[in-house]
This record gives sequence, C-alpha cells and structure tokens, in this order.
Amino acid sequence: MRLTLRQLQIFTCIAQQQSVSKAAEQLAMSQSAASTALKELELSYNCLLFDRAGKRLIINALGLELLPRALALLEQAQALEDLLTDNHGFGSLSVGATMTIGNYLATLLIGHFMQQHPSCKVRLHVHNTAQVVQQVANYQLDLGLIEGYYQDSNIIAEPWVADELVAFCAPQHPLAEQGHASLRELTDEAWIVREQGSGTRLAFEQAFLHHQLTPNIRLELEHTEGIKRAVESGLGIGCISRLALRDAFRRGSLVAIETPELNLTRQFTFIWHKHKYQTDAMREFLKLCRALTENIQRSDQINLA
Amino acid sequence: MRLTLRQLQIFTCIAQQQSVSKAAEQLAMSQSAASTALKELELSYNCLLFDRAGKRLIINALGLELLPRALALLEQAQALEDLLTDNHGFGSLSVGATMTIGNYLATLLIGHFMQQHPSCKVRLHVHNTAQVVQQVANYQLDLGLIEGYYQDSNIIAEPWVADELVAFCAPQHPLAEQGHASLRELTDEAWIVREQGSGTRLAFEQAFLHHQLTPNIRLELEHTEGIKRAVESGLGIGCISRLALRDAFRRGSLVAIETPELNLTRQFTFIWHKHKYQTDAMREFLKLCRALTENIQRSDQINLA
DNA sequence: AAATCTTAATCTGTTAAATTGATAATATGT
DNA sequence: ACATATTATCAATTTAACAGATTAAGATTT
Repeated sequence: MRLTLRQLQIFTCIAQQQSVSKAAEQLAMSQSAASTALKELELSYNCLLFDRAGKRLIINALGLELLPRALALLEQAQALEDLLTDNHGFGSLSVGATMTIGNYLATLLIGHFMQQHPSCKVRLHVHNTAQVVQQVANYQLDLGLIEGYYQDSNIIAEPWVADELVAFCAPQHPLAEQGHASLRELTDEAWIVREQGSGTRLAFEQAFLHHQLTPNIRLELEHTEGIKRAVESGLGIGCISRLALRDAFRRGSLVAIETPELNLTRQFTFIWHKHKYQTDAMREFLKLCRALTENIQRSDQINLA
Repeated sequence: MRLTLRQLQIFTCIAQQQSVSKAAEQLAMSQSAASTALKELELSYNCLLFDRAGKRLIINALGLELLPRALALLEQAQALEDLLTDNHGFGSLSVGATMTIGNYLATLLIGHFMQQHPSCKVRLHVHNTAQVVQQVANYQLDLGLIEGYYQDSNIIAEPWVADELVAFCAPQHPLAEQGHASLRELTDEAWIVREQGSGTRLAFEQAFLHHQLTPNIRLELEHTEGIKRAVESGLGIGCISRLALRDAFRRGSLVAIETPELNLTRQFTFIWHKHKYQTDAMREFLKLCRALTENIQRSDQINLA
C-alpha cells in the first residue's frame, strides 16, 4: 500500500483542472511539488495517467479509469475525517430519506428527536431510494428511511409505517365528480408522476404492471409539489403519496380518485448497515421512530406541524 | 486532508489485533512506530480511538465507528492499487453476476469473450443482485449481470434476455403426473427455494404476492444445485430458473409443474456505472453480449457447453 | 511480597519523503 | 521571432516516518 490519499488528491485535482499549475494553485502548493507528486505516482506504479502532448497534459484511458474511483475514495475519506473531527458528544446523526418521507415524515421525527436531544446535531439528506441505500452501504449515512423494502445481506431493514399512493385530479376534471375510476379509464388518462428511480414511480408502475398495463405518462417531475401544481392546472392526473395531499384534499384544490383495482400501498422501511457501530444517537432515534410509529398509524394521517 | 491511508491501515490493524505490538509485527514495523502512528492519528483529530486500561487498549465508541469504515476505505484503495498495478494491456475485466446467471449464462459469455481476446484477463464474481449492484456503484466491478431490473441515477441498466422460473418436483410426486397445478394446490405444497436476498426468491415471492398469497416455504438453500437435490429426494417442490433444470427435465430426474396462473418471468439486466470509463474490454464484452442475446433467445434454451 | 514478564509510551537520532524556489526546456499565440 | 505560459528538473530545506533503546505500568510467577 504505497498509495496515499495525498497522491490521489493531487492527481484528481490535476485531472479536473487539466493543468498542473492550476491544480497546484488550488491545492496551495508549488507547481513543482504537484508535478513531482504526479510523476511519483506514475513512476511507483510504472504507468502513465496522462498523455504528454508537449506541455499539455491529456488524461488517458487509465487516468479516466482512475479518476471517478479516486474521487469516490476521497469523498469517503473526507467523510471519515468529518467523523473524527466532529466532537462526538452525544453524537451527531446523519439520516437519509427519500423525498416523500423526508418532506412529510422525517421532519416530524427529527423535530421530536431534536427536542429530546438538543445537543445532538442532525443532518437530513434527501435522495431517492437507491441513493440512500448506497450511502448507507458506504457508511456515509447512519440511517436511511426508504420507500419499498430492500434486501441485502449487509443491510438491516426494519419495516416502518405503511403508505398509500393515491390518484388525484383537478376539481374541474371529469373524473373528479365520479370520484373513482376503472383500470380502462386510468390507462386512457394523461399521467403526471415522479421520475424514474423514485420509489413513488416504482410503486406506481408496479401497480399497473400487475395488470400488464402501462399508463400513459405525459410529464415527469422530480418534486411532489410540482406534480400537484401541474395537476391543479389541468395538465393531467397525478399519483403521489396520500401524505402529500391531505391539505389539498381538505381545501378542495385537488380531488382524490379512488382506484379499487390498483394496489397502491407500499411499505416505508428503516435501513442501516449491519456492521455499523450503533451510536447512542442512532439507538435513540430508532427508539423514537418505533414509538412514534404507533401514533402515526393510529391517527392514520399524521398531524403534521 | 491530513488523514493518510497508512494511519488507517495501522489503526485497523491495531484494532483487529487488539494490540500495538502484534499489529506492529504483522505490519513489519517497530512497536514504537505503530504506537506513535496511533498517537499521531488521535492527536491530529484531538480524539481518542481506544480506552487505555493500563497497558491494555480497548477500542471505544468512536473507534468502533471508525473501524468498519476505515476497512471499507482500505479495501477500495487496494482495488485502486490493483487497477494501477495491472498491466492494462487490452485491459482486464471484472464482471459480477448473480448465481443463476453466473452459473448458467455468464460462463458461456466469458468463454466466448476469452476465445476472442486471449490476452484479456477476466474475473467473475458471483454474488446476489444487491451485492452486485453495490459493487458496481463502488466501481469495484466493471459490469454487472443481475436478475430483475434496477433503477438508479448513477447506474445504467440495459435489459438483456428474459428468464423464466419454473416449479418442479420429483417424478414420484403426485403433481408430477398431472404436470400442472392451480394456485390452491401450489400454496398447499411445501416449497424449497432460494434464500432471501436472491433475485430468484424475489421473483418467486412477487408472483404469489400478485394474488395476495404467501407460499409455504419449508427450506431455504443458497444454491440451485442444493435445491434440485432436496426436491429429488422428495423434501418438497422447488422453483428456480428453467435454465438450471434443462438437463434434469431431459433426464427425467425432475419434472416441471406448469403454473399458468403464476407469472414467473423476469428480466436479466446488464448494469454499469454511469461515470465509469468504458475500457476497450468493457465495450467488447458488451458488444459480444448483445450479439449473443439473439442466439440465446432464438434457441430459447442455450447450448451450454 | 518480590521478581519477572509483557506491553504501551516516550526519547533520541537517523533516514526517507515532501516541498520549495530557482532554472531549464518546450509548446502556444501574436 | 518573440513573449508567454506551462511542465520538468535540480538543489536545498523542511517535515514526517521510523528504529532502537529506555521507561512506566500492569500482569504473572515464584
């Protein structure tokens, strides 16, 4: 293991700046040192990372191969440094959540938690399910809250509350009055849904796949709020978590379309890494989540502050 | 970025050996150097990784937190070193595949590939779907061959051939003679299937979930061959990929049970990392796979060498 | 209880590595 | 052809890594 993080840091910087001088400047070191460091790296592995076209450096195949992996490694190393730097008093907590959970449930959980543990720093990262899983697998997150369930021998998954997607439309839409729709009616409609890769989209598509149907997707948006507004303005009908629609339904700005033939329920799940040491903060947070689950399920819909 | 890989290496070794001296010996360095390195690490981040109970070191909460992450980091660094060390002539190729694909299809592909490119080193790693995805995401594999399809903004997935699971039993089993079974009959049977986390198990369970049924799983095994032998000996009926059963059906040692009500088809998929530089080897392999796909689908069952 | 052994920490000097500042060599643009 | 920007290299210096010996503090044995 001759490799050093410093070498990788200098290499990635040179590759990104496409210049030894600029990289040296950015790294607050001399051009000479940067040049030598790169040379040393290439020399010690007897390889070339750049093609030298005179004074210009052009990254080659091996360099291109190395670059993203080196960046990934440095990112993880940074995370380790953060771990060591933070004054782990009661411990800080990094939680990842998907959009729906992050916006409608996680804030509630984190609010409670921070009230109970004012000294504990909490960070919430909102990404899609796959990204959250990956970050948990890489020890970049302490805990993940995802849609759907997930199986992996390195990841422990604990089912949390159930969630239900619901189809909805604008009040002036023909389906609004009848309040429900058949499979045939649903496939004829223009849908506005979440993007590929989101748990919401997955559940939506799976529900139709059960019947060997593919809905007509007119518009993809990355945020539930955007979908609500697009549906309000009559661009089509939508399908998102009921959690995100409670207020809109109450106000009457949007109307639910019951879809008895479609199974739009799904499970929210906690995940954490099997080999991750459980900090006090983590245990406390999990305890709180399990406790609040009952409240959430009892009231069916949560009282979102 | 004061952190160095060397520090982490020494730290992990001390943590694993639970002794500075033993770690120093294993790392072929003096006890003094190891002790100093640990002290430096702790000092530079102003933290403690071990509790000192007199002469004995006991890893503490922060140390436990750091350990698995440091190990993960070092593993990746090792992979980077390997990348740089290998004489990337035409390039070596790391392919990950699930059990079913790895044993019944990947060998065929890799065989063809190695014939066409005798100079190219190929490594095949067999893991379950989730693990393959994770390793592709971490740049530990060039390419993954998985069951089912997978969505992630960082991963490019290309559908490959379709696959079909099939229920089967021993020749002397009552269902063998009638050759097919209804949903009710299937739920009454004792099943022998793959373990949780495998793509085969997932497809199996999903097929039943479509009908709100849960099959009675009597035995879980991690290998298809084990399942075949267990079914042969009359322990129950099984469900695995038809690919793995062709010879057994032909020989008559096992008998297919047609299940018209269950949808046991699934898709095999190629995956690779969006930001991964595509080596020549990778491109060639993909090209070959796409070319062979037609043969595979035309002959319905491949001629497995 | 004393002697002995084991182990981690610390001190000192040495060696190797990283870095700088200056300089040479080489392409680019005018 | 000339000025300029850029990389590579050299010599000198600072910095970090390490070994060897020594010390301190628990364990273990007698």
